[in-house]
Amino acid sequence: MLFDPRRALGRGGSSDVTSDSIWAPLFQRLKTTTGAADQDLQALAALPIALRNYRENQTVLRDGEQPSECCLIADGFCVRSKTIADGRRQILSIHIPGDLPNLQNLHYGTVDHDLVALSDCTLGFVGHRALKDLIRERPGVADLFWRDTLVDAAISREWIVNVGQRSTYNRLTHLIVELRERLRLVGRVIDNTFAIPLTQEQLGEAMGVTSVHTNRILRDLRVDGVLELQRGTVRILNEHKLQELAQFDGRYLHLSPLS
Amino acid sequence: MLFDPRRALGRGGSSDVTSDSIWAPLFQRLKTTTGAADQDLQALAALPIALRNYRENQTVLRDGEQPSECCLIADGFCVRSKTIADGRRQILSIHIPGDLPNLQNLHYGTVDHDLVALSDCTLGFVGHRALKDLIRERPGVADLFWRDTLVDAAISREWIVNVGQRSTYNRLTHLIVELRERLRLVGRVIDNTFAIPLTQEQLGEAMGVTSVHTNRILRDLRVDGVLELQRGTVRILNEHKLQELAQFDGRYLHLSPLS
DNA sequence: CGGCCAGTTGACCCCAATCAAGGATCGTGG
DNA sequence: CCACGATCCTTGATTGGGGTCAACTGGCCG
Repeated sequence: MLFDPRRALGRGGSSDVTSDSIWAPLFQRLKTTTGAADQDLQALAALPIALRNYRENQTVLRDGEQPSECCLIADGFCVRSKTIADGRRQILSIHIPGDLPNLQNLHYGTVDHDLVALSDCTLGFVGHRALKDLIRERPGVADLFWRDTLVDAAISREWIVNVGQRSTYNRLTHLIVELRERLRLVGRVIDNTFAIPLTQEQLGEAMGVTSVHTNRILRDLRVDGVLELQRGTVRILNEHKLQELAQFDGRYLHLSPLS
Repeated sequence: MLFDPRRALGRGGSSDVTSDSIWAPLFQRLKTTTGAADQDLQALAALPIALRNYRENQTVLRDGEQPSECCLIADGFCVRSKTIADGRRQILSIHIPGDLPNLQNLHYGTVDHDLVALSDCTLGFVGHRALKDLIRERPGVADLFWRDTLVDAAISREWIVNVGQRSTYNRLTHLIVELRERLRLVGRVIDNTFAIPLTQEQLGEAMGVTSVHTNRILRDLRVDGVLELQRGTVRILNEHKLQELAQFDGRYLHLSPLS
C-alpha cells in the first residue's frame, strides 16, 4: 500500500478503522489533557459501540432530532452548524477524531443544531442507557465526560471572540492554529501539515464571511508566505508570521490536567 | 419603602438578599427547566455559602486565576468577557440571578476569561471541596449542574450565530429577546419591562460592533416603535415587530426537562 | 467529452468603523 | 445651591472592509 497523505492526516479513509482503534484518538487526548485512570478508559473501551460510516456532506444529526446515542468520531471530520431563517449558515465548531460532539444529549433530548460530516467519516455510537449506567458506576468517567463538554464550551467562547473581534485575516489564522493544536493531540499533524477539509465556502461560514472574501484572505496568506491551503490540506510556510497573526493563546484548550 | 422598579427588576440593590433567598432564583429556574428532586435542592441549600457584594464594574474573576470556589449570582448582573492583544474586548455571555457562571472551574483550574459585575451584585460562593463531595454523594445534583453547563454551552453557540450571521439590527433584538426569556424564568420581567444594565459600549462589545453603531441601532428600534432602552431598562413597544426581527427560536435554551 | 462544483478575480456598492463635536446625566465638593 | 468633571449618549462627516454580482478557470467524474 502506497503512502497516502490524506489517510495519514486522517482526512479520508474510514474502512480501516478496527474496533481496537475506535477509541484510540479519544484515549490519546484524554491521557495528555486529563489524569484519566486506566480503569475508566478500560470501562469505556468495553462499552458496546456501533460503527457507522458517513459520506462527505452527509448529515449525522439534524436540528430537532432526539438521538438515543452519543457519537464518537473515530476517523474523519464533522462540523456543527446552524441555519437561520434567511438561509445563512454558521459553522459552530469543527470536530476531529476523538471528539464526542453530542454528549450534551445525555442531558437534554433535542439537538439544537446540525452535525454534518465534512469528509468521509467513521463514527461510533454508544447508547445513552449504557453511558448513563457507566457514569453512575464510575464517577471518574462522568468527570472525564463533563470536563470534555466544558472544554468544548470554552472553545465555543473563543470562537465568539474570533468572529466578534478579530480582523478576518487574523481570524482565519487563529482558526487554523486552534485546529492544528487540537489535531496535534491526536497525532494528526505531520511535518507541519494537516487536514482542514473545508471548502472556502465552509471556511467562510465558520468565520462569518463570504466565500469570495475567504478566497482573498487565503490568497493574501499565500502571497505573504504564511501558509498554503490546497485540496483540504494546510501547509505552514512561516511559523513566526503565523503566530504573530493568530495571537493564539491556547489556555482555553485546557491541555493539561491542572490548567 | 417606595416601589423601586430597579430593585423589582433585579438590577440594583443587593443588601436585602437574605440567606433564604440566595438560592431562590436558581431553584426557580431548575424547577421549571428540569425535574429537579426536592432532596437534591435541599442538599444544595444546606451547602455552606459565603455571600459577597460587588460594585458595578468590579471584577469577580480575572483571566488566569485559579478560584477554589464556584459562585452563584443571587442578585444583579455579570458578564463574561475576553480582551485580545489589541485591546478589543468581546462579551461572551450575560449572567443573571440564578446563574452559576464558573461551574467549569470544578473541572479545570484556570478561568480563561474575565467575570465582571455589570451592576451592584450579591454573589454566593461555595467551595469546590463541598461541591465535589455533594456531587459524589448525590448524582442527581451532578446531573443538574452538568446540564446547566451544557445549556450554557448551547447559549454560547447561539451567540456565535448571532455575531456571525445576523444583521446588527436583528442581532440586538435577538440578544434582548434571549435575555428576556431567561429573566422570565427567574421572575425578573414585569409588564414586558426588564433590566439590561449594559452601556451602549458594552452592548456593542456583546455584538461585535462599536458603541456608535449600537447607538444608531437603538435609535432605529426606538423610531420604528419596537422597543426603548433607557438607563438599563428595556420596554417592549411592539411585540410582533420584535419577534419578526429577532427570529428567536428558544429551543436552544432547553426550557423544559424533555427538550 | 461535457457538466458540475470549487476556486479565482474584477467592478461596484453599502454597512459599519473611525473621527470629531456636542449634549445629557449624575455624583461630588465648594 | 450651583459648579465641576466624568461618563454615557447622540449625531454628522468621512473612510474602508467586506458583500454582492458576475464572469471565467480548472479539476474531477460520469
